[in-house]
Amino acid sequence: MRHQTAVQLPRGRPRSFDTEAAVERAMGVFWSRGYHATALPDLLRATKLSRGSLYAAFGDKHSLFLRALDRYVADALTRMDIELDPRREPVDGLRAYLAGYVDRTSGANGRRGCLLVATAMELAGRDAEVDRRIGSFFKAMEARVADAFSRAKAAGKLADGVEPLSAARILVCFVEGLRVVGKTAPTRITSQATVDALLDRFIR
Amino acid sequence: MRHQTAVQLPRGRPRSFDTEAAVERAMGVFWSRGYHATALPDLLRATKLSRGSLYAAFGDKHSLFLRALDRYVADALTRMDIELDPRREPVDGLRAYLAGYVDRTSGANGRRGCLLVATAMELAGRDAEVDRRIGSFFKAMEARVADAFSRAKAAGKLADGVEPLSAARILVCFVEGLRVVGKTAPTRITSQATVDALLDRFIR
DNA sequence: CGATATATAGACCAAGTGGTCTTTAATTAC
DNA sequence: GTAATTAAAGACCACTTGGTCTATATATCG
Repeated sequence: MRHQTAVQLPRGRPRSFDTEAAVERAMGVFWSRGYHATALPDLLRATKLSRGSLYAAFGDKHSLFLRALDRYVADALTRMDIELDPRREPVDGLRAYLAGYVDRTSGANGRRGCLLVATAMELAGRDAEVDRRIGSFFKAMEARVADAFSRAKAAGKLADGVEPLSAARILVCFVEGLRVVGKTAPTRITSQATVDALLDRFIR
Repeated sequence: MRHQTAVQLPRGRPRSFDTEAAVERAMGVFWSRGYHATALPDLLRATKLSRGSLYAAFGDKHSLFLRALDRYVADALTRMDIELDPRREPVDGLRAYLAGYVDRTSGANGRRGCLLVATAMELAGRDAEVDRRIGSFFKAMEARVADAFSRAKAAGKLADGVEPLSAARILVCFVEGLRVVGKTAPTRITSQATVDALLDRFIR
């Protein structure tokens, strides 16, 4: 008979909504409209919470926004860790990574934009919490891409004179630029062709 | 004795402020804060106009914003027409063009960001007037850069397999990405090195 | 049951929003 | 001078903003 270490539940009515799901829904709104353009009623509608519940759970609009941003960043990094997995062939990984950006910057996805880029342009330099998140995200992205390029170089797959870290910085700027251009000129075919042309400059 | 074709002046007190200068000052505010975060008092302070004068001259906030955006775009295109002047050596032109971006994305300039990119992220897809301006700007930029690459190719300055239009698209995305990354990581030296590394992939 | 805890709905708040309008002063032409 | 035109100052407007708080219903415990 197993010893019951059952957690002592609190006495009253239990929480009936999923906090993470609410963050995700809020993220969707901030993502589509940006921070300033998102009003509280938008968030209440999306999360299906009452004003009281939302403020009790998250404090204020800004805190909820940071949670949404954290979620967005975590999702992006998880994705990259899969695409650029060290056990995978590095050039294939880079292709997958870039293909993801083509997908996210084409058509309706492109028009929706990128919460991170929008936040960088809207709030960076005026919000220290945001600054830290944006800066560390770009660093993390650069590190992962640079690592993939390093492995590709070790495998003799890189063109002469390509330096992994430089190439990674180029790619990071390029994909973030894709997100900007994708807001108004979202044609999948040219995006994919442009991505291919860029990668062709780096690989042997 | 010359015939006097003097313009009949209107009767009352003449306009005493420079409209274009007001647009330029307003542009500065939108540039630093973004559209939504710019409140009317900000614009009044910057333009040194009264509410009445501002509304009489520009109609409303949105119209003034579009005039500011037009001004920003015109300035950018003028700059490019100088940097990428056809009478100039094309590779030098491309270097000058990229050097301009390094300058504008480093340090304080970088932190200030870019009105066009910020507007694209904040308003594109929700404001048809903005959409048209952003889209046509990117097209114009791409065309000018592609032209420079074409001339470089004709002069035998391009590496094997570099296609001018593809290269131009890559550069456009790259420089817009520089603006994004420059919002939080504005180090001139690495930016310049990254730019050099990219251009080295294209030129012979 | 009663105690506890949480949810919702919505009233309420001060401050800010973009925008209008009136008053008054200034500057020109006639 | 007078008429005309414009500028600035600021009162004023309806509406929205983020945020608080109260009342009430609901759900879980002992």
